[in-house]
This record gives sequence, structure tokens and C-alpha cells, in this order.
Amino acid sequence: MSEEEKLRTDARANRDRILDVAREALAADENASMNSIAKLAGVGAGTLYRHFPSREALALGVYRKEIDALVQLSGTVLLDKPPLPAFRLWCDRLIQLGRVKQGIATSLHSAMSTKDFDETLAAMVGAVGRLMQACESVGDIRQGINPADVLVMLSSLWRLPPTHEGQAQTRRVLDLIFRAVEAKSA
Amino acid sequence: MSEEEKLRTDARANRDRILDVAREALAADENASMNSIAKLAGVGAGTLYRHFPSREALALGVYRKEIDALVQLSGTVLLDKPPLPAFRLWCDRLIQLGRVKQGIATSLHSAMSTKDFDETLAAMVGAVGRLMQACESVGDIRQGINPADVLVMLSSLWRLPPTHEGQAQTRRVLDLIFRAVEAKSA
DNA sequence: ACCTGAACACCGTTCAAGT
DNA sequence: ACCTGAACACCGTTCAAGT
Repeated sequence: MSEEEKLRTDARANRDRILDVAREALAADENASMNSIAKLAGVGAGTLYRHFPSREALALGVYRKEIDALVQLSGTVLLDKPPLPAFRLWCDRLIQLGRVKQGIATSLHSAMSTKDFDETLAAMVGAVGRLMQACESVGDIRQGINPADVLVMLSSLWRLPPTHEGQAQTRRVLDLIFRAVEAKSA
Repeated sequence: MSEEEKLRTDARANRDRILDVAREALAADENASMNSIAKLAGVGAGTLYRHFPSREALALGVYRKEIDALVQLSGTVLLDKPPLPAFRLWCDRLIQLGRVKQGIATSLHSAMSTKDFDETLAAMVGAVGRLMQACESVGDIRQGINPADVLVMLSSLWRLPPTHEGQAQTRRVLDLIFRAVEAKSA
């Protein structure tokens, strides 16, 4: 918050507008060019790069709110449902988000493979960890499983096509993943 | 074989040279440009595109031999080892190949998401299926698991970095995957 | 302090002209 | 039948010049 307040009002407006058009542009075409996004936002290319020094930074900026919401959800689902169904529901939402915004997949993956280990990813791992902890406490999943490992397996799912078969496969693989972590065999 | 024989001798020589330099170039830099590969091969850009109409086609051409070898291996490992260790060894090899040649990952994924369902991928799924069948027949893994589903989970692994932690994570996730398919819990 | 937009060095891909 | 390589329409990124 303090960082964002420091921006001059015109800079702030530009930043917001860039984020708005980038959200649309990237949804329509996952690899819309940086130049085209700058043009759509009505700013010079340099301004785009000032705010978001790379394509990945831009994608992260765009989806930060969605990611934050997902992290929040990891707490609230636990109020409504037993841990395991809550975890499963959260995974469905994650996959849904990842599928729609393919950009996240790449960002998560490359963030995961660099050691700066972006705070966004850390929050995500934290969310998975919280859900797993809840499941562990009622004995639904085994102890000592690394949340980041589960996230890696989940990340393979949002590359599947949104076709009928793709969705069916997503469910099957998700079942397999849950079988890997569950305490008892079905 | 019949397809390859039809090529004029100079065309054939060009094709082979392109494949050779592309193998090196892509190993050194996974997104070496098409133009640079053509230049390295000493051919015009048009020639490169005649033989391999897309980057993906080129990657597939380069790694076809490795993939074929891996498919073959799915038969031979079963002669040396019990099914489950054979399967596990084969998975290690697959991950190793995928890690080194990141291009394959993309190819597999996008091939998987189009319905032309490339024969290379089909062969790969067939190899996984053969190994799983052998494991099923001795009761080591459950019946009715889709080999393509297992391949999807495996594909998440070759994006992990080749660092120490990356390799450790690979082992952990692979353990989880095997737990998902195994007949009995450890 | 921030923005613009021309400019640089590329990129994938095509296609007339050659042999 | 196959090849060449200039050309096209882009691309990401930078940086002088502006306000």
C-alpha cells in the first residue's frame, strides 16, 4: 500500500489503465504483444516498461487480485466445509483460474524455478499448506507432504484443453492427486 | 521409411544437417531462432520451413530418435526388472529427457491438446500403457488407470529446475505419483 | 518525476527468382 | 524438385527528448 501511494497521480492512473487493458488483452490472446498493450492503454512503450519491466511482471500484476482472492478463499472455505472437501473445492478453483489465465501457469512455474521465489507464489504455497494442515488435523491426509509438491502436480492440470475430454481428464488426474495425499485408500 | 527415401539426395542431406545443428542449438538455447538455425545449417530460411513448417515440427524431428528409443526402452526394461521398478526407472528416464530437451514438454502438451494427437505422443502413451499393464498383471498398481493421465502428471516434473532442490522435489513428487497409482499403501 | 515514441536489433514466415 | 535470401510485418526493449 505504501508503495502504491508514492506514485504520482498521473503515474497511478496510467498503471491502473495498463492493468485494465492488459487484463482484457491477455484474456483475448494470451500472448498479446507488449507494444499492442501499450497502444491500447494509450501510453508509450517506455511507460509500460517503467511499471512492468517484463511480460511476467505484467501478468503477475494483472492476476494479483485473483490470486489474492484465491489465497483468501483458502481460509473461508474451511468455515463452510470439512477440510478435505474444502481442499478439493479450492483445487477446482485454482485449476479454473489457471486455465482461464494461462499466464499464471508460466509465472508460477518460472517464479518457482528462480530463487527470488516471488511472494505471490509463497502466498499460494501458504494457501495450499493451510488447507493441507486442516486436512491433516482431522486425519484425512497424510502428514509431512510438501504443499509446493502438491502445487507442482496441480500445475500440470491447467494446461489441459477446456474441451469435454480435457475436463474429464482434469477430474481423473485430480482424483489421482488426492489419492496420493489421502491417508486411507478408497 | 518410404517417405524419407522419396527425398532428393540434396534435400535429404539438408534435412539431416538441419536436424544436427538444431539438436545442438536447441540444447544450448531452448529458444534459438529459426533464422539462426537455418544460418547455422547453411540453408535458406525457406528450406528450413520446407522441411519443418513450424518450430514444434522441428523440435519433434530433433527428438524423434530419443523418443523412439524411450518407447523401445519400455519393452526392454521389463526383461531386466520386475514391473514396478521397471516403470519407475522408465519414468526417471522420461523426466531426464524432458528436462534436457524442454522442447518436448511443449510439444507433448500441445500435441496432447489438439485432436490430431500426434503419433509420437500416441507411442509415448503406449509405452506408459505397456509398463502399467505389466505392473497391473502382478498386482502392483491398480487397474483401470489411464496412461495419458499418468503422463500428464509426469509432465509437470520436467519443468522443475535442475538444481539440487529441484531434483529433490522431482523425487518427492514422483513418489507421490506412484503412491497414487500403487495398489497398496506403503 | 514521469511520459513519449522513434529507433535498434531482432523475430517468424513468405515467395519471387534461381538452379 | 528443391533451394536461396531479400522482404514483410512484426516483436521486446531502450533511451534521448520532452513536460
